[in-house]
Amino acid sequence: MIEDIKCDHGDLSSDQNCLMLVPIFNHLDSKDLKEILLLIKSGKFQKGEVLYRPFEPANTLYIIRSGKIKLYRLSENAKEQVIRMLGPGDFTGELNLFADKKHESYAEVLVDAEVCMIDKEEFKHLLNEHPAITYHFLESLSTRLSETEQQMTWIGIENVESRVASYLISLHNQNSSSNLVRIPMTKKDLASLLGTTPETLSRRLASLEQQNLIKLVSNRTIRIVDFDKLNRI
Amino acid sequence: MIEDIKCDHGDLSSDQNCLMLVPIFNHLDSKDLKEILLLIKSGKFQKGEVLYRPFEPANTLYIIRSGKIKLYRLSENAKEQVIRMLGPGDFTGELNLFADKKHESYAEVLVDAEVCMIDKEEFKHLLNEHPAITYHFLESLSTRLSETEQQMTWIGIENVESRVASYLISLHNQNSSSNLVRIPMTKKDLASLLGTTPETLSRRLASLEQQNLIKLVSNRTIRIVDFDKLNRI
DNA sequence: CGACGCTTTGACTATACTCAACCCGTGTGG
DNA sequence: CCACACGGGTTGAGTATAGTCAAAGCGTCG
Repeated sequence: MIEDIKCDHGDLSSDQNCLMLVPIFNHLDSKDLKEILLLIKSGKFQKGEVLYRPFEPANTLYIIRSGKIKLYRLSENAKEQVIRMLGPGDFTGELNLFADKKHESYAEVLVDAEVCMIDKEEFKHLLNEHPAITYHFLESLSTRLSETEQQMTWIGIENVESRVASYLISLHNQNSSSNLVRIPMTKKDLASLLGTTPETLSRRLASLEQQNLIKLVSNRTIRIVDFDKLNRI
Repeated sequence: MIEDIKCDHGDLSSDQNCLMLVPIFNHLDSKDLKEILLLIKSGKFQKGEVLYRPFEPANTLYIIRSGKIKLYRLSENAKEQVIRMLGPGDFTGELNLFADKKHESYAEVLVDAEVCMIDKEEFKHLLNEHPAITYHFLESLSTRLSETEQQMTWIGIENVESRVASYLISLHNQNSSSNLVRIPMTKKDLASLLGTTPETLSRRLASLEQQNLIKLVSNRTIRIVDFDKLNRI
């Protein structure tokens, strides 16, 4: 992996596009972006590689330019809880930027990824210089906290069928073009994200189809048949 | 409630003590603290009152000076998921300070509380003026996010007995003076925090006692008998 | 083609929830 | 001072949900 890191900043326009994708940066003007680019290293990671794992010191902010990253934790008996999936424009590593803590989760590459990296100290400096970045950063963090609390509430209270229904609806609301939704990960990972097992997820999806609320079109594609009923489960 | 709010800032020294309790403020010098005090309103809330509820607009940061506040969400079938408990020095309301969002949880007073309040816009201004505050605020938020992810991992993966064990151990680690721990809420609320029901919690505690890992001393007090075994559950 | 991992299905089991009754401690009012 | 109501807590019995284990189907990639 380490040999993949480009330190020469040769591909400025592409890196700039990377930054523009990120909500915390996309309001900056061209001059500020160029300045920030000087702080950034970019690297390519292949499927299966791990950006960080628990107990490693956290000193880098990672911004995903392309590909897909899975954030998850392991319990003592080696079961996996998926925290969330990262795609283009998402970032991670921030959890421990501010307290010299160790990582507590794994960040594993699912689809070959290009990742921009900023050193912890340089990012802190950046925040000092650009209050606007700080502001958007706070916004992102608090939104994430809210989402995680919601995810926890689902897992803690609702039965699996409700969680599946809620998840499908949230997927649909993201790209509300049609009533076809595409699951952006394996069912195994989705099961973990929803706090259940692949077997149970499979059965609950079958049950929802039985009730004519959805139609399983293909492995990753589902047609939502009765949105309102699905919403009420 | 509204008539309880003191807007006169008459009790400066007491308010200052309030601020000093809060990690995001406690590094400031006396001059800065005085400036901040001018922005603060303080109020008293009685048991049962609610600082905010879902769908209310969020425009205030609340800092707890004394008392106890329960943060929870309700599912559609009116079941309650406790997110966390707030005590002196904790703050809340920040979730939506940065995106004009509505609240998604309830903040209910469990024990009569004194609360300092800062208006959203004034707090934003404060952050601009004092990067150090921003820094500590980010630190708090990212720590909270990490804790919430951990809580979610427990609920999603472990069985109730493991969660109870983990909770007791985390309680013990906070005040590691003796092997007596005091549960800081009702068992009903603890059950919800751990993503289970009061009945199941009661049974799991009894089971742990059966195994000689703990001893139920009184309603809220537990003696940890075998720390290592408890840790390995 | 074969290997591997994901997915589904089936049978069984365990865990935890529900509902109900009862206990207990506290606070209120007669 | 006692009676009572109330909410929390515990216990029991029955049920439902979801997890486990095993086997077989399916898809993809070398």
